[in-house]
Amino acid sequence: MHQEVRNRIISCLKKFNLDTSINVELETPKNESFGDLSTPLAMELARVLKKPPIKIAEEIKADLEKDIFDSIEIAKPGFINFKFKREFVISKLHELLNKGNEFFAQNIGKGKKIQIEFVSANPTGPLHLGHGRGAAVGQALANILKEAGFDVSTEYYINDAGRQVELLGLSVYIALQKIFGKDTPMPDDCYKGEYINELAKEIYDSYGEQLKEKNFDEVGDFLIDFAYKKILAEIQRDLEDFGVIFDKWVSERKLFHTGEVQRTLIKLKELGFIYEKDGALWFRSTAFGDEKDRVVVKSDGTYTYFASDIAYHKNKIERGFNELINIWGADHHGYIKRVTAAVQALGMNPSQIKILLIQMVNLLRDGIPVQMSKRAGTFVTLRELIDEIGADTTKFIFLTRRHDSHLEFDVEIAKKQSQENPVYYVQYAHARINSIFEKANYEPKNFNGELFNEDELKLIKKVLTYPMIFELAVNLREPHRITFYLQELAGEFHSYYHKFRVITEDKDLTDARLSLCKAVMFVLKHGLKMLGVKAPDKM
RNA sequence: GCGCCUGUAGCUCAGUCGGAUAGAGCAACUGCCUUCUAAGCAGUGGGCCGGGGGUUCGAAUCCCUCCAGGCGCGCCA
Repeated sequence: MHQEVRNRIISCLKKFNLDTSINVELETPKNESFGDLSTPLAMELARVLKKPPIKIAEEIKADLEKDIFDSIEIAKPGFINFKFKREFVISKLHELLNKGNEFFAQNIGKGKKIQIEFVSANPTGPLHLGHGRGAAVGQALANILKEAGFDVSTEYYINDAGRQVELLGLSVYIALQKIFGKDTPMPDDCYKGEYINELAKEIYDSYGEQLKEKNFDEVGDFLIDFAYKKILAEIQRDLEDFGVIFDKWVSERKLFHTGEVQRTLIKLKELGFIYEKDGALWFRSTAFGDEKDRVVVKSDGTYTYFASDIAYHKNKIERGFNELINIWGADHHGYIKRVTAAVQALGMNPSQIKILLIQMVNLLRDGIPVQMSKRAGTFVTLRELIDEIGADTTKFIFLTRRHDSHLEFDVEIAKKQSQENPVYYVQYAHARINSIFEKANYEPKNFNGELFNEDELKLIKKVLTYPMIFELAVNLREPHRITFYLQELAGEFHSYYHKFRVITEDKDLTDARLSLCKAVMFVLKHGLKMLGVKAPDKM
């Protein structure tokens, strides 16, 4: 619906000789008496054209093709307000019903290749609710971008090399010693969760005495491998049960084994971005605005995490993505500059990499904040949320916030209030419509749009704004906008449902109303699918 | 100390790259189930948009400053 308006505006904008293709912003006015759609364009152009906004608005209006409009009005500071003809709205409803999902997919992406990397938690412990938030956002983003015609690839980068997995192995080793009766104190930086003891127990049960009396140098690699692979398998299962599927899992180890890390550093050196100082190798990230240069190879000859991270990004770039999206926890924000610097050093335009920070989740239990620590083993796992709250509810809650906004998550309330959770409100609307169709026991082939009353036209228009919301979510990379829209749509439907009966004695009226319900159902189903949430037929 | 994020109704949060009279959910209160699902609907109350400056036709939104909270500032990951 908004596209038709936008096209008409653009086509009569030529006479103003605007060099760049400007963004024609459209919005649904807060006050519905202002019309169905509105644009502040004339006010935005006022400065450039050095003309009063009202005058510009009038000029635009004069040239505008008015076929689909009932009225075009110019309001106070310079808004142009559009009101659609009834026939046009009805015709769009027909279009939606005929096209189904195609109606929403507007091919904004045009096949552009986007890679989204998210979660990427170290395989040193179970996923916690913070990872869950990243997973929900990443998956939803992948869904909407894919639907919008982008060629999307999702990836999980596995930090299976280096210090952290080594510490994991050591933690298991010490726990194993405890089983053998040798009580060695667990160093501070070791992992202390109960899962470490479970891993040790498991190893003991399978390999038992073979490992007795061995020191860490002898069995370390074995323990590391055993532990991280086991944990990674659990992570994969948790994500799967959460409804998050990755196209690709990339191993950091492999980047070392194939020599990609080494080659990356050589290439950067050739480009003049690597130098030696104090026995270490440094990447010149200050060349791209970082506060200081960063070490890639320490003076003891080992690589920093950053070194393999650059190699991973080089690998991404070489695979020909037009855009890279990294979804990180906000605690990694200090990393942004050096990574974008590395990507630029490797020849990518900085606008091609976007790093979305997922703000911290503050965990509460009955209103009391709980400190989470993976090392100390005090955290709420994603598994716990899936089992006790449910994947759909959890995802929906995560997606009712902007990714950049702090999220307060009270586990007890989420469990208790599950009846009052907004996700049910939206799903319920879908289930309700489905039950109407079960009662009616048929789907109308056609309908007479003349039969719709004012409430129905309003609901139809709400349904038809979905593509605009969808487009916005896609362009801004903000899936939460769909969540909010769905709540609004569900609200308008529930209200309509109580005011009018869909199935009546009048066959024509019933057909029209069923058609409207069908359209609402289409949109609810589509939106929920984008969020990765089920649209149940019954509740 | 420096950097990033946040501050909007009692609580949790939206607010369309600066737009019209600032919204929703929860909580509170009042009504509504003989009729397609009451996980619902209708209604009521609730706000110096953290404070103060500035930019302009116009600011919750942009800039400066201050206050408060969170998170980062290693040859850790």
